[in-house]
Amino acid sequence: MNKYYSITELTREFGISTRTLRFYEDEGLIHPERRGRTRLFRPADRRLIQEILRGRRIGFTIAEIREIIQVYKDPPGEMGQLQLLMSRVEEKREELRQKRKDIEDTLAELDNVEEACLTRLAEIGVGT
Amino acid sequence: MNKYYSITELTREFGISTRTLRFYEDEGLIHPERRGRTRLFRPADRRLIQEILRGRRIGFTIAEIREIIQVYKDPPGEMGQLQLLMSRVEEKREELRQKRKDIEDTLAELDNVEEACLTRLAEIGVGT
DNA sequence: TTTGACTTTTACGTCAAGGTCAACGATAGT
DNA sequence: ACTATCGTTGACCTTGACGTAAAAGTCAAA
Repeated sequence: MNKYYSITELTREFGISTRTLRFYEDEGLIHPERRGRTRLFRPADRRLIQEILRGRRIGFTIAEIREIIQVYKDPPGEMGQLQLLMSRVEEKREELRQKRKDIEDTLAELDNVEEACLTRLAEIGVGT
Repeated sequence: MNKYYSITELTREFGISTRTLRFYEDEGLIHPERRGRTRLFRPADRRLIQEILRGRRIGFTIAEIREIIQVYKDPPGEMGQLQLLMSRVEEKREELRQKRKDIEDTLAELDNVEEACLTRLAEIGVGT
């Protein structure tokens, strides 16, 4: 079987444009197969796209995403490279932890905003 | 007392450029005082800048940040507006929850990468 | 066979968020 | 008086991440 997805199938599933997927291919993030000129996406491509979009949502640039994909595709064998990678990973983690905290603080604030809205609505509702 | 901060003082504290702060003023996010032409930032401005940067870190656009500031400065009094605001708030929360999940998944993955690195380093270390 | 839906490449356009550069004013130290 | 440091405005430049339009190929249904 090994099903293939068409490009529009994926754009619909993920709510992105064909331009975006072609752009990701140009940028070397994905490498769908071809039948003639048309792209054929396999489940593995689809999963990779999901991860790319996740990276995008948390604010990674294309370059960062490409770097991450690279590491998965061929992890460094040399010691210096490994240590470099680990320190880069630690940086990223610190960045993500900060972001998570920012999000939690903001979520808490939004709770307050909502509550203030409800209070205000109640006041208005009583008045009318 | 009511201390004033100079522009460079703040750029150093927050690791941003003067251009960025002037840009934020142009965009109507902040309104520092003036003595002649030079900007004087008060503690309240400083705190606002912190919140702007937090918004930036979690991927809010300038327009979104401006909108949020607006709501704080003058919350809507009319009922329709309040309901609109609440639904917008709910949207944002959903977005942030998704982002938080993305971050947590990615943090977990980075844990794996780190572990793989350590394992590999141990293998190499033993060999030498 | 014509319509419609899908696909392709190439290429220029756009938008946000600043960067960079020029030209200048105020103030303080030597 | 000269230099450094810090401030200003204004204008154009850059970068990332696509959008959009042109021109054309493929394939199935009516």
